[in-house]
Amino acid sequence: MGANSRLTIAAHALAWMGLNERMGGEVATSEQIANSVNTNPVVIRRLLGELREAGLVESRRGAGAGWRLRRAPESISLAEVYRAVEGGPLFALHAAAPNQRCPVGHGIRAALTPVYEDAEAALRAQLGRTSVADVLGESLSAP
Amino acid sequence: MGANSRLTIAAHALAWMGLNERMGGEVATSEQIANSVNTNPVVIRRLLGELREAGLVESRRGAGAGWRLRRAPESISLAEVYRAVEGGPLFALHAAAPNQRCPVGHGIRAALTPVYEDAEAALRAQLGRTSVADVLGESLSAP
DNA sequence: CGTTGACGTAACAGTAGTTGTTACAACGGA
DNA sequence: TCCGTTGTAACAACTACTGTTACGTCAACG
Repeated sequence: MGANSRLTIAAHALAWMGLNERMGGEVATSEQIANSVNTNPVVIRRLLGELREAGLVESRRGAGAGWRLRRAPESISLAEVYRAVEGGPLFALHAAAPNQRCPVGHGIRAALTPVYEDAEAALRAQLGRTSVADVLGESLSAP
Repeated sequence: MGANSRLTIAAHALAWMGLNERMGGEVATSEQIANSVNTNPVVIRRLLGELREAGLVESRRGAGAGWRLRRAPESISLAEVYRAVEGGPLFALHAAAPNQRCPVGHGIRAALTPVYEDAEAALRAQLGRTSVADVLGESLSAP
């Protein structure tokens, strides 16, 4: 699959913001986060913008501006982060509609849709068992 | 995510082969399957080739050639099909290694790896609850 | 023993999404 | 007013998926 690192970068950014907060930092700039992630600040701003739409973070503009968590790291699950940064479905149905005159082609989409929904639900449920605070804690305790 | 239709096409092809078998057909050709899926026969051959490597189907060459299931449709789960057609991991870690001098950057990959493994395991477990026979049966019973 | 039908596979184009980058307008505190 | 940061557009490079054409290879069958 076209695996991407969007969830990884988003989780990294949120964990960094959680640590920054714990160290007394008021706001985090995209440049600071990008320095930890090792990427370009614009990449961080784009991703954090999606997290802001989901209500997970907020931003301030102007001088001394930056980003802040809107909720406690313990209350932000990776399932919410996943939903914020991965819009579409995990599995696509046929690009072109299958042959409706074939019994299989006629019913296959209706057969697969609930299967895919259940599979995605299982994925999200498992992601929901880990919070940003968990990710931060595990990161800090790594050898 | 870069959602693709590989699992959909593979499940469709296997279900079609199951129905063909049930109707007394010996082998299925990539052209017949492509006609039901509404795509090009080469797309089918490429995908079935991966399913053959996984031991799910077999092919015969020469005149009167084609494809056959190697196992009963009831015994082929979508988890196996998924494993056969989706090689890599669902979530990628950082493209470039994060900043090791940052506490978060240093430990984040070790923190996320087991989270991603558990999430994928949950996805596969749920896919494992549906077989090719289930897909065929649900397709045939669609209105 | 050649014909024939289908597989196996390479090669290519078009499309789309991700990632990184530069550039610049907009904003707001000092 | 100045300056640092966000917000966003635009672009290139890369990768993956999908569809397509082309052609070599194989094995059954007349």
